[in-house]
Amino acid sequence: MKLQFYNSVTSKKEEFKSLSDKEVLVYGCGPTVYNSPHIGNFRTFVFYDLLNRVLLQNGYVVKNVINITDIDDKIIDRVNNEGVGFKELTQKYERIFLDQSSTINILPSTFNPRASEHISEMIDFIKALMAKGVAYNIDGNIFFDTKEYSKYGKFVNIDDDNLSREDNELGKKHPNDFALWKAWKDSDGEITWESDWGNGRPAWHTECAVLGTQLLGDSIDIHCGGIDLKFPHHENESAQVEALLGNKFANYWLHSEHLIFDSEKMSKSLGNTLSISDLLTKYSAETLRLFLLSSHYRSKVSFSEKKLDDSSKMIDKINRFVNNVDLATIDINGVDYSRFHLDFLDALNDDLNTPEALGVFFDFINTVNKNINNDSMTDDLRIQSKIFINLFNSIFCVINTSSSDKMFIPKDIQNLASLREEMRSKFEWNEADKLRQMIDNLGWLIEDTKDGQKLIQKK
RNA sequence: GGCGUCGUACCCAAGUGGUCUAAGGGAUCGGUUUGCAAAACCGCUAUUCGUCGGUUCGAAUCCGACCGACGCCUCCA
Repeated sequence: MKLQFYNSVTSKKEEFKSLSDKEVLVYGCGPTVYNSPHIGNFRTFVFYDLLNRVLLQNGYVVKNVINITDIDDKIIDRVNNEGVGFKELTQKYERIFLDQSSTINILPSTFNPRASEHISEMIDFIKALMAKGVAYNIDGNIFFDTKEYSKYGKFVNIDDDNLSREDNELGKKHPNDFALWKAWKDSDGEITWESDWGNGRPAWHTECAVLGTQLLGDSIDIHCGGIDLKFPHHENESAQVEALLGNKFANYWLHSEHLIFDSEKMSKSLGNTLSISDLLTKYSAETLRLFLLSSHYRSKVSFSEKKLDDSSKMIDKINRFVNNVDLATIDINGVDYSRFHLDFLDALNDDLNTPEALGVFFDFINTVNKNINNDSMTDDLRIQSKIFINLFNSIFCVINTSSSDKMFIPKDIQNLASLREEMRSKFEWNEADKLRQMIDNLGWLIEDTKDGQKLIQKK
């Protein structure tokens, strides 16, 4: 199946055609770095990573940006009210974001630009918009004039009569007009930059518009973000770029749905968040990642620990399978892709259908387990398995391959296990079972296989 | 108020006009296996897809109404 995505602009699945043959340009809105990202934020970031990996799987070279929003009201609040330094605060949370991204197996982006390091380009961009007559200055605030841009409203049906907007204190001409530059106020403190219109700072929509065009170009292939950014953020971002440059900014707009917590969207504003670091004390990064990938990116998902437990069990099942097929000695040359491989790739190419793809992988596990179970495992099937496991893991990244620490079995556990083995050989079942219970209490499971007992650390 | 998304088994979750008496995972129960377990395998668990109508030879899938959940219109992944 050809690669296709659901495009938020047309509300349809569309076949993906890249601007250039080889390279694909992708922009994803990144975190605002005033505190730690939560699992809901990471749903979107893992979605970016999924998109990235599926593009790579399709043979594209991906050039992508995930920006760091380090100029924002909440950052300014924290800096001015808590006596922390601007850089100190933003770089601390930027670091946490990048570290956690890596923990959860997100591939690094080509660029992670900070808004604060591209101010002069933003000023030039705004100047150009003013010169074009689509932006105006009211007391040092620069606004985009939505009435001067005929295509405003690509993502929503705009009905001016039904806007329930805030009071227009700043004097915008039209309700939908939005800020490109915000004039300095007392509460901004030291956080300010000089411009032709006096001191102030760029507004969020402009930050992304400029970072995207500066680093990737005037036209990009894919722009993505969480669904809450569709309007007004992405509307405003693309309005600026398209009004200025006269071309389509992004060909495909992809939006991921929210993670719901206690029947509300999980968000920093609502305060109902769960941080990655908290969840990692109880669940592995692989479990969190599989949880996020086990429903489709465009459907709402309610968070629950039950789901994480289910994901954890899936991971166990996958890992047992990987261990059981005994791949070490297999040479993977010259085998055709099986039906499973093709179905798996088709599912991913069909708008990143990870639940479907996961189903195909489990079907495959079942097929191979059947063969193992009745001793009809062939080299051919072993090779198929190795290829498919590699393929699966290149997208899902939930098989713990660097498990040297997992393979390590403490001496005391080993001793108890060999003692149990000895008791079993002497048919001392009661003693053997007692030892198994002891080992269990210490956090290890025993599986008796044809090749002797196997120790597995409990999660 | 306006705009939009969604409602599939005990739980989660694909499928969006015929191959659907609906994939896959978890859970339960029964079986094979095992010294007993565990794991693996087999079987059972939705003739039904929020409700009620309509279109169609045919609908979970299209249309309408209603009920329910959530999101956006203000910062937000």
